[in-house]
Amino acid sequence: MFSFTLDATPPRRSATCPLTQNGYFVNIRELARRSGVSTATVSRALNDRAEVSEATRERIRRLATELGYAPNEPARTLVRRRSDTIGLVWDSGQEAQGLHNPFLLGLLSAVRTALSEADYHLMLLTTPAPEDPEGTHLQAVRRHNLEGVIVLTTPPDDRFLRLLAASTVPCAGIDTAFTGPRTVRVSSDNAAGAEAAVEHLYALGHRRIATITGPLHLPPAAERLAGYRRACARLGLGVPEAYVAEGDFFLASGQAAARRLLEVAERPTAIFAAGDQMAIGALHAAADAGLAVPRDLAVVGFDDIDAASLVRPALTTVAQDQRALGEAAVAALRGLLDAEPGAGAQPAQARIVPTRLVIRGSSRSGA
Amino acid sequence: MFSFTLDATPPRRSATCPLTQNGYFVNIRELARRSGVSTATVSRALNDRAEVSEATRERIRRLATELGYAPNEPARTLVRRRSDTIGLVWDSGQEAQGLHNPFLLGLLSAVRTALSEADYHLMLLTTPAPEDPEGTHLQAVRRHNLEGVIVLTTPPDDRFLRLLAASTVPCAGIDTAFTGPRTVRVSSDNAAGAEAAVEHLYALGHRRIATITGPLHLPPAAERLAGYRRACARLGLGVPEAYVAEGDFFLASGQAAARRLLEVAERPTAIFAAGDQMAIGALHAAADAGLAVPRDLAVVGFDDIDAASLVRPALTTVAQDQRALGEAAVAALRGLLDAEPGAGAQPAQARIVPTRLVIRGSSRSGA
DNA sequence: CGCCCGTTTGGAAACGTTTACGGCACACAG
DNA sequence: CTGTGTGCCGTAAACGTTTCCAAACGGGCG
Repeated sequence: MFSFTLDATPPRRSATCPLTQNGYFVNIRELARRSGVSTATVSRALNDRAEVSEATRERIRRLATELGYAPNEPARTLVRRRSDTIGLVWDSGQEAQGLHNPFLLGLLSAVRTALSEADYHLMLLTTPAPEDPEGTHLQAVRRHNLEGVIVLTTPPDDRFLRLLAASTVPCAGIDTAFTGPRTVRVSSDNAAGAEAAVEHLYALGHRRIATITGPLHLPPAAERLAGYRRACARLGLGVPEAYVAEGDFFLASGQAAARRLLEVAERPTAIFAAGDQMAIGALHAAADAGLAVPRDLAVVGFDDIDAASLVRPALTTVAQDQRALGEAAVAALRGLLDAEPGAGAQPAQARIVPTRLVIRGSSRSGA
Repeated sequence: MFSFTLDATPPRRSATCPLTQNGYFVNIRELARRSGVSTATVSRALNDRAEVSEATRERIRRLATELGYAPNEPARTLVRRRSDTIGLVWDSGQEAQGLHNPFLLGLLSAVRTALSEADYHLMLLTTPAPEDPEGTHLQAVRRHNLEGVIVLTTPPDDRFLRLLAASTVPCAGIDTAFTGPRTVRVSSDNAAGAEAAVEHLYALGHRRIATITGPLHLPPAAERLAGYRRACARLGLGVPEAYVAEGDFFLASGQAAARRLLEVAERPTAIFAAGDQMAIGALHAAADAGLAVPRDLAVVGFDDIDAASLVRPALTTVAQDQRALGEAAVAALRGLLDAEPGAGAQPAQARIVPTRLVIRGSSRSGA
């Protein structure tokens, strides 16, 4: 029973390992030596396998926390062939910065906490430079044994991403329009959000409601326009073509579009803009035209960026639930991971999370 | 010479490995088999070691790219005892959200690209829940063999972080007030930025310049106030105590502080606010008081958040260079990594990156 | 008393890489 | 012709885990 072979073979490079608890290196072998069992048993104890007696399990665990043992993940990954790690990609394209910035960080936080609650680790993938070889993302996935990738709000024409989506790597995208054998798309209910905005304006008495859209080749922009149209139709509001102005999600385009809308013969009394920056632009246009908001013109935006609550009057807007989006993406990805590839060829339907209307001064003065 | 042992031992689980290029698994052994050399040579060729002939190196590399070989990082990490990976921590505290949100994402991007240019990988560490055991970050560092950690804008009282900083793990913090044996702090030149703001107002003819500070226990807030005072002293401007109002970096506090400042007998003609949200609050206060900006009152902020360019008049502000901050943090961390621990006990002086004054409509109408 | 079974344990082989060490072939000087 | 160096390469041992397989042990049952 007493098979103490203390210091039989001193480990080779222990002294140089930078990260030790008390100066000496503690791995599973050290734990085994100290507690007089084999490494197999230690591994079983720490991994909560059933085939260990309660007594030894407890003993080993106490020793492990006492010595500050931390399992070596690379070694585990190597032998288990799974890393419990997922990759994260987000667009670094400059063009979308102004648009998505504040939104992204909320998503990032949400994804991070949701993943860590599911005991996954998170690796940030670097967006490849344009001259990088194709498949950079795929390479990263293979190098690190990543089990899946979460993609945040990336333009649909990213060739690196298309390659990734086309592979068998499980991907969950938030506000991302890719499609592939093992991908899921998660997004806000853009249409319903737009409908809610229109209904809100209708309830306030508005009957001439115009809209400023985003670039219509982007799915969110198209969906918000569709929601606007559907609500108008349902409420019996006519939508003359002059009431639909296209913007690019940025402030200047919103201001210009609003200026045009305000010159229409049947001047609209309310504007629903598909993005907050454009809505703020509409506020400026109203001021330029000498119109008081919300008395002469009501404005509703979309996204609830930081600035929405800082401008004056504060902007009524359709808020996306970043936390829910992040959690939905993680849940969707886990679903993809659990489903064995090739098994059920379920089309991995898109997940839609609801939005929330935040009512502020730009639509009604009472609030 | 012809020691072909083709298919001597078929690899055990190749078929089940999910991430293969063409259906079969390609590792360094496969490359060796196909090119008729040993794994040692393959490794040397791929790692650009000198002891390989140019011919075989080229042959092996071509084969590698042709087969889509990706090195197994966990295995490399295991044997090399270094992961080329650094960890990233940022504050998840809700209270700072409104303040740092837009800023953080820029930092994140900058850090990510700077790290990937230096061939490091990035792992997101999850902020531990309050009930988590101490040392969670340290555990993560040891588990993943992380070589260092970058910390973004975290309140000084985070106990998890204090533990990390106290360890021998190299840490670089941006806008973070920790100190430890192997830590560097990187931050903007808050004092100089404040001075530049005051000088700008002085150059426009203002002589009665007040300030709204942040919470003075936070280093950035204190430094900005110090810069304001220094510039005023240098320019011969008196600073009556009533000209200094403390806020909390949020809009409401700025609005309230500005209201107080505008009631002072010698009413200031310009206000320097240590944060953009507070500056926007000052704009609102001016509007409430019937003062036109910038004619009756000039306002300068700090940070250049998104909203600064969206409000009306647009806000003149001191922009922090997020990219430079990120790069400086990475450079500082690399310095820490290169310096052997225990060698030169250099105190790892703080790195300061310059700010940039962005002049917009809130300080002068011409622009 | 012998056998079988269930529980707990240990030995050892993997996982994919890097690298210390030694060996072979060749060139060149003595 | 021998010795010495140099350039290139192969063998094998690590790195810290997990897990397959077998073994030890004790107990119940025929």
